[in-house]
Amino acid sequence: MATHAARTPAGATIYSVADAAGVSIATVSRVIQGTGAVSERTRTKVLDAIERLDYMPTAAARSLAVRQHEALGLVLPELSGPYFSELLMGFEEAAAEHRLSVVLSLAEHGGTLDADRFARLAATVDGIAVLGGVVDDGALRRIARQKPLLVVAGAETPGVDRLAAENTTSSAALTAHLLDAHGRTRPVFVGDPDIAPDVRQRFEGFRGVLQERGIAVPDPLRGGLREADGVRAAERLLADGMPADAVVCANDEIALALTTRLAGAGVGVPADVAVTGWDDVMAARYVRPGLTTVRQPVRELGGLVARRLHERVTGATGPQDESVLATRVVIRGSCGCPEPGHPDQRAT
Amino acid sequence: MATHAARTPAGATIYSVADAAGVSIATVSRVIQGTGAVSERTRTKVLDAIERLDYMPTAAARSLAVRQHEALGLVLPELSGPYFSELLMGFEEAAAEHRLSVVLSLAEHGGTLDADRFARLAATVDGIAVLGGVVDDGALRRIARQKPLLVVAGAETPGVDRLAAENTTSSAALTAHLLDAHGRTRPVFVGDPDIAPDVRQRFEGFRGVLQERGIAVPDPLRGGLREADGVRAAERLLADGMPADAVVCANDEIALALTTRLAGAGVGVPADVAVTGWDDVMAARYVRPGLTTVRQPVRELGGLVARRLHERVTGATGPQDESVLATRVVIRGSCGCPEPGHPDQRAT
DNA sequence: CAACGTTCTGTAAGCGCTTACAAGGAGGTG
DNA sequence: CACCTCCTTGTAAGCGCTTACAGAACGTTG
Repeated sequence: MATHAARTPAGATIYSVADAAGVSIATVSRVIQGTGAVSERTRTKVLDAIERLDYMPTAAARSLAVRQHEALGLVLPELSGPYFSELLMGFEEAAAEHRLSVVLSLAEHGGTLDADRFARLAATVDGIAVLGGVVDDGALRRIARQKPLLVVAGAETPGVDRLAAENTTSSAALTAHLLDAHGRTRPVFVGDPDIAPDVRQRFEGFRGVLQERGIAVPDPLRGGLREADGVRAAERLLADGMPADAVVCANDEIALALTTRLAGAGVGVPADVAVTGWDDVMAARYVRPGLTTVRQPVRELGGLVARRLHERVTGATGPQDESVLATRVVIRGSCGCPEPGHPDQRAT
Repeated sequence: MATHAARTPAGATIYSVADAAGVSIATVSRVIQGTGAVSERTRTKVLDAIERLDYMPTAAARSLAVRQHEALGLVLPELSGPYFSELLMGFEEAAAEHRLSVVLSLAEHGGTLDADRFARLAATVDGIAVLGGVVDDGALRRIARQKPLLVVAGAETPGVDRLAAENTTSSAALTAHLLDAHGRTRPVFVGDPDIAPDVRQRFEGFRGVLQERGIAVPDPLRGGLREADGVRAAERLLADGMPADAVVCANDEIALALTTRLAGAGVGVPADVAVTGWDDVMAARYVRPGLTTVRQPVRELGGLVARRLHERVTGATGPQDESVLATRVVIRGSCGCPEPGHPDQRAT
């Protein structure tokens, strides 16, 4: 019947399968989706035809018909370090549980995702999660008006939902530990609060404690989050005659590189300066002294993001609590504490 | 004209835009795609309407019409370590250059991607890249018959194209270095050759050198690729009374964990045993002794994969050479060589 | 045996976009 | 002024799938 003559010698469609099986396309669709009742006999015929023709459905056609892409978008910056990978893994896993595929966009090196790519991404998914600071607010709001949109670890933007791991409190705890437990008096923060919302929050925690204690808050040593930035920070400190006895770094990469550079100049950690990081990367527990840092439940966060997004897409918006996940301070030797046992314990 | 009454109060479509702008949908499509000539006047009208209505295209409809998903699929195992992240970044970047989106599927912890998910992925993209060993051969071949399919760092499978970084030769070089430069005589390989094709190739390189020298090839210490596996390997060696003076590990995680465990038992590296890894993770240059390892051009590999896939999709199949990328041995202290300078050099 | 209830299956109307083709308009030329 | 060309625009036919609705087939039951 259906004169759907393939103009290209392209793959089988639901029509060719229907023809081959001697049934209607509706029936074929039913056996594929497992919806509706189909007699065992015809089901077998259809399955046979599918097998024989090597039929492979075209997702776009289904998406169009059901008006759902059955996909979630995720926008991340460069995938350096374990943080984004973990987030992505949690996200992907949760998405897969709901039979959703995930389409990923990475912002070009350090910059933001251009509006065009972002719009194109939005066109292919049912909902999007964006890492804080990777897409500008304008584009964010525009899309948020059309589809569920979640910002991860971002700044609080009116009209846009946010999900994050705790920063300020842990940072304050870390700072207080340096001052109280180790008697440090001249702490500095390494990292640019303007580079990302979570760095800002970490700086806020740091600043809060200093203000509480009546200590003047030194300007943060601004820079990126990569190893080279840590080296630079160390060199600035060295050049200034080491005006600090404690360094709170925005992440582990910086802390590690800074520590090494300092050691190279004869400045001991933790003897001369205490150092802390953030993220608990693998190297943090292999170096000596071990790096005191903060561990975030990144993977859980990723999963939570995907689930929340899915809820928003399906409209099944459950309780919206728990939007900020707790983190944990991990004490090792770099702050001055006695080194704990070997890093043999299982990772993650 | 078009009585496309929205039954749901859903978003604007190309029809509503056309109505609002007082033109036909064909014209709207033209200005959006930038195809065909459109007078400046109407183009502005259309753009206005789009803006006013907050119009956002539905990618599925376009995909259906142009019979292209404009997306590439990528299947990876767990995203641990820098290897997969780098690969993914290279892939994504190259895909983005061709305006292709990337949809990602991760195999569940250590296992293979189930056929169902794989088929669903295949339905949503124009071509797929799969990491070696993550999808079983049957499924692989079935899909390969329908869409461009590339295996990355996998075994050579008849009928399936393959792209990889060099393994065997570098592994042989590393092994020879241990024997010749450092006079080691009882090397062992840590890693399960059956776990992944590239581990197998690394083992082959190792074995080749031993056979060449007339040294009996000891059974590899089989295990996974995570830190815990390195610890276990170390404990097996310890239990056996250290039957080795050189350990070639399948990757850095293993090497690092093993080294630490050995040190904990009083076995020195490289004094008592030389150790090498693979991948050159960040920690490799921070530990003391630095880890001698092999660096792969993973990011380039990812980019090459995406480009190749795109060529295959568009039919523009250029020269198919260079399917195996060269790697580089990175000498540090763990093999017994004098430690090179500080790891201050720029990462990656 | 007729009436009725279940299953199973087919018909057809979309889903929102692209694009071949045709038609309408605006100049230009002899 | 008739005719031709080029530029813009509209018409309409799909792309491959889902699904509401209706009809067919097949017992069951009174």
